[in-house]
Amino acid sequence: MKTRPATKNSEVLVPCDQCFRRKIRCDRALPCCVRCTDAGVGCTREISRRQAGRKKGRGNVIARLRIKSSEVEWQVRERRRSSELEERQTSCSERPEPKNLFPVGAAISPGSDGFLRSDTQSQSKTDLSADTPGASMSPYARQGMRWQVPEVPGRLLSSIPDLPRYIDLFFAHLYPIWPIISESDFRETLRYPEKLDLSHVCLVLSMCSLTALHIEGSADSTSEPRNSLAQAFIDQCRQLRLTFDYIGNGSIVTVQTSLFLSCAEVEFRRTRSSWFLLREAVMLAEELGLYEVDYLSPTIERNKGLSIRRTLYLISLVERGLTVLRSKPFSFIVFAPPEEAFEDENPDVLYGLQSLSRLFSLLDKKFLDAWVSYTTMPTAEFLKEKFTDQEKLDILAAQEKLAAMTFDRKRLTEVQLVDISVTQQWLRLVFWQFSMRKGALSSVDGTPEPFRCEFPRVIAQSLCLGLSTIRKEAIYTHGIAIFERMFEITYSLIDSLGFNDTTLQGWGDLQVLLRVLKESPNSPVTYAQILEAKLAEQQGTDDRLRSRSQYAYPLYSKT
DNA sequence: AACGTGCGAACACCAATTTC
DNA sequence: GAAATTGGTGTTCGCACGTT
Repeated sequence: MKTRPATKNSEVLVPCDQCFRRKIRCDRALPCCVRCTDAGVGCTREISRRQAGRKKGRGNVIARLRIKSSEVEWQVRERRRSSELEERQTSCSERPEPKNLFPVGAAISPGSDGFLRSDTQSQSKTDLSADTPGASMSPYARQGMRWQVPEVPGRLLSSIPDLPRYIDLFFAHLYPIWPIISESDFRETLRYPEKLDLSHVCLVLSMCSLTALHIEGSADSTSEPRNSLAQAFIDQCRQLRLTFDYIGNGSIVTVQTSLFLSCAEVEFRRTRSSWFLLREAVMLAEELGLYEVDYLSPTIERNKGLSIRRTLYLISLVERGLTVLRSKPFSFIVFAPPEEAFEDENPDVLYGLQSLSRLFSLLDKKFLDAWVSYTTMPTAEFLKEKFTDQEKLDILAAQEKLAAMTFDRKRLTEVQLVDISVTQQWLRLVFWQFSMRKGALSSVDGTPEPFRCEFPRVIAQSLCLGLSTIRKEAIYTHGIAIFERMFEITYSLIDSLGFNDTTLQGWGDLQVLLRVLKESPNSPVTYAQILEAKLAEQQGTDDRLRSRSQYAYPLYSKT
């Protein structure tokens, strides 16, 4: 994007950044304008203004309006569809009903069982427009969209069954992975329901869905790990979003909601939804100017600034992870890893976050660019691109860095340790896969280990070693991302077992990984099935393999 | 190619509204 | 009631395209 310098020349000063942001007249005094002097803040001119004038491509506005209008249509259609579906389901009694945590969009009153039931008289669109005229009405409402009765956030929250337990579980187990909300601030906010808005309710619902998804036994005990309760939380959140101007009232809370929803959608393997929600979080953060948080930091509370920084940093981690796993394009907003802790936070949480950022720093722009072109380009084309010596050195350096990277296990929670151990080994696999596609693998003596065909055996061994001292509950408290990474490592391990294996180590590791993938409730059943089918196929062609695979390796002891 | 014109994008900041 | 926020308006800039 074209920008112009903050100061055109020494005579004609632009308004200072503070006045610019506040949209107020700036007297442009140097070195500090009157308003900044009064407010006691630094008077800067660092924000680069965008070039005024027409941008390339005509008709952007009308194009956006068309998209928006089709979105609105889609929303109306979806809502009609879901209400029809609901009707059908209620009329079909033998089918298990999805849990309705509370009926969004209807006047509500407490039910006897702790859930809420809807009043029969829900207000119509005309009632609504009469009730909420004027400036506060959203553009959708002005366009005649069917907006629903504004909910009372506090009442909605109190209607979520078992809410305090979910919040406790979130902060006890998931917070070390998503330390983006100050626990004390969050709890303080919930203490004043009258000050809450619907964005907060959405955030809480998205947190609940993640908790339900990740923590074994947090929901009713069912054999289905992708439990319906998590889905119900997502549904309610999505429905609630439709009842108000979710984006228009956006804040860091909204960005966090979209991020959590995106992560929850990943668990259901709804790739498109999860990617869309992640982009929503990125775009909204940009629109809200959150990327200027460092510049804003003197004027906003420390915790809020930290929450923003961490949220943005986590978005960039998730994005990089998805770029590699799903070959999605990336916007690559890189933030410096957060260096501060929330006041009430265990300092080890920060250490965990920094450890993760040490790992992800290897997925730099250069590598991701190459990776995306590697996955989108046909293999033959890709191989034509020479693997230059410099690239080889870069990959080797990254592999050496990864192999040598150690973490203070005492300072990490077990949940974090799983995250970091699996990610570390998975990154080694990613760089190895990249080398493979570049045709750089070899089994010739003297080939550096990371360029050897059997390298996945080394990776699997390190992974098993890393996990061997961790209780399995800590492994189970993870989402699909971890299992997908383990799956990939195991998949490559099976491949590599065919290459002059002289020890039983690889087979033992395979048994361990297979068992973890099979037994973890959050690991999709298909992972184990695919691996077993692959194994069977490979054994079918090789008797030598068949005899070895029967060897049970008791490294992963049940605790 | 030079010129004229229309129009979209970004800007500055007024003024109304909201918050404290 | 002061300060902060924000919806809204007028201005400026310069690209794109039609005309000469």
